[in-house]
Order: sequence, then structure tokens, then C-alpha cells
Amino acid sequence: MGRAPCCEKVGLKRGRWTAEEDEILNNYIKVHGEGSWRSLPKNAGLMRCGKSCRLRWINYLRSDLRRGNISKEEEHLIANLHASLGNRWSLIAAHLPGRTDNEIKNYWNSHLSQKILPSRRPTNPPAINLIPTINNRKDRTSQSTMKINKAHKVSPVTNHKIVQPEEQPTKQQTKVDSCDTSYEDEMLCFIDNIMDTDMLTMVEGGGSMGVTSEPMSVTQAMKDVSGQVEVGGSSSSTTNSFDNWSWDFDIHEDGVLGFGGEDDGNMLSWPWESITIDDDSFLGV
DNA sequence: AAAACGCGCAACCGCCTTGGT
DNA sequence: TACCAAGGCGGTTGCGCGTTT
Repeated sequence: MGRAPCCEKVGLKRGRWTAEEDEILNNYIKVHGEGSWRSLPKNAGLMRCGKSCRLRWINYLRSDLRRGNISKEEEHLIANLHASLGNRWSLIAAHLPGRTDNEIKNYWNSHLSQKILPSRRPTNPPAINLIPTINNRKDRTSQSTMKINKAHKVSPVTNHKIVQPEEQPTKQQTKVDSCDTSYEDEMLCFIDNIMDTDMLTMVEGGGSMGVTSEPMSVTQAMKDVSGQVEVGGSSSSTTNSFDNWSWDFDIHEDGVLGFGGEDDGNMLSWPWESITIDDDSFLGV
């Protein structure tokens, strides 16, 4: 006997949403707010499943959505985050204001995966050992995380990957496995992974870069400085190694991180926003 | 002009965690 | 402790549309 459907599907409409349905849903949420998705269709007069309403709202109708082409900066960010986080789209989406996990997932599958994976797959798997700490779903371990942890035999104590004797650890794995288990250390390792594995590759690929003194602010709303850590030494205008940069970043309790000064109010800003580089060389095409 | 093909994206599905009882 | 409802996530599907033959 199968699992009961999430809602009574007999008579419910499926497929593409019409403009009228969008308007009904939009108006209802404007008045009553989000939530209670299961009862929403009935109350709003929609012949749709609650899940469908929720998805339509989150992925399409929300006013804060940023629709349109993915910029090169966003593409870089997705590429870097995916390199460290794997297919955890909601977490990646949390770093791109206005973008949905579905949109990023689709973009990855249709654009980036062909560009990046053929060249990275052999040596640069996702840094699975950081999964629990940087999960934005509070204390939860997502199903995919569980699958990954199970597949890679993650230690339940440290959440670090247990490298099997026959396995040849990659550069990234070796680097991260040496990390301490404290929250801050894991965040440092996470950032180190992004910078070291991807951006150094980018630099070595022939790009040139310059660092501006003022990071670009993406959002003020997420300001929540819970840690200030400086990595490396003084900043320099041109360098072949991020070790020489002065990274002033913020660690948020839910794992969101950003770059910026303590007093500048920036929560999310990214170094490549001030980098001049050949995009194609970075993406390996 | 029409059929075949391929791609992008919206939507659906199944499974999971959380929180309430 | 067990159960259930609700919400959320990632994987997958399939439709619509542009391009090619």
C-alpha cells in the first residue's frame, strides 16, 4: 500500500498556472500571508494542491524575486558554492538574493554542469564533510545530506569524511580533513575551499584581478555579525594567491557568510564582484 | 512549409524533518 | 514514545518553443 497523497487530487487542476490563478493566489497571500498551504487552495478558491500553491508562490509570484538572466557574477557564485556544497540548491539559493533553488538547479543542469563538471569531476568532488555545519535548515540534516553522508561514511561524531584506505584523497579532501571540528574552524575551511580550489584555479587559468577597498553590498537585511576572522596578511592589488589577501568576512549563525567590514553593514558581498577576469577561462570553456 | 529535434524551465513527485499532540 | 500533519528539499518529468533538417 502506497503512501497517501499529500492532498486530495481528484478534481484538482494540474499543469501550468493561468494568469487568473496567479492573481487569486497573489491576492490571497497579500491579505492572509504565507503559510497554511494545505488549507490555502480551499480558502482561496483554487482547484490546486497546497504544495502546488506553495511552489508557485515561492518560485514565481513572490515580489522579491529577481527574474531574468543569471549574471556572470551569479554564475561564478553558483559554480563556487556548488563546488563546496554539492547539489544543495536551497543553500546555494540562500546566497543569491532573489533567486530560487529551482531556478539555480535548472540553471546548473542546463548551463553550468556541462561547462564545469567534465573538467572538475575527477579531482574536485563536493566537500561533503562540511554539510551539517553549513546547513541553513537549523539542526536538520537534509535527505540528500543523509544520502551523501551514508554513501561516503561520514563520521557521526565529527561529520568528517572517513577516508577509506583504498581511497586516494583529493587535494580538497586532504585539506579539509585536517580541519578542526569547531564551528568557526569549519567555516574557515569552507571559505578556504572556495577560495583555494576554485579561485586559484581561476587565477592560474590566466585571469587578472584587482581588489577594491569597498566590498559590494548585496543586502542589509541579513546583517548579523557573529564572528570576525581575518585570514592571511595584508591585501594586495595583484596576487597569485588568496593567502596574501586580507579577508574580512562575517559568519552568520545559520551558515550564511559574507565579506565586509564590521562597521559597513555588509553581510553578503563577494570578492569576484571586484575582480576583472575572463569569464570563460574561469568556467573552463 | 512542415516535421523532427533539442533545450530550458515550470511543475510535480517522493521522501525527509519538524513540531504538535 | 508514537503518531500525524505540515512544510521543505532535491530529483525528475514533460510541455512549450526555438532551431534545424
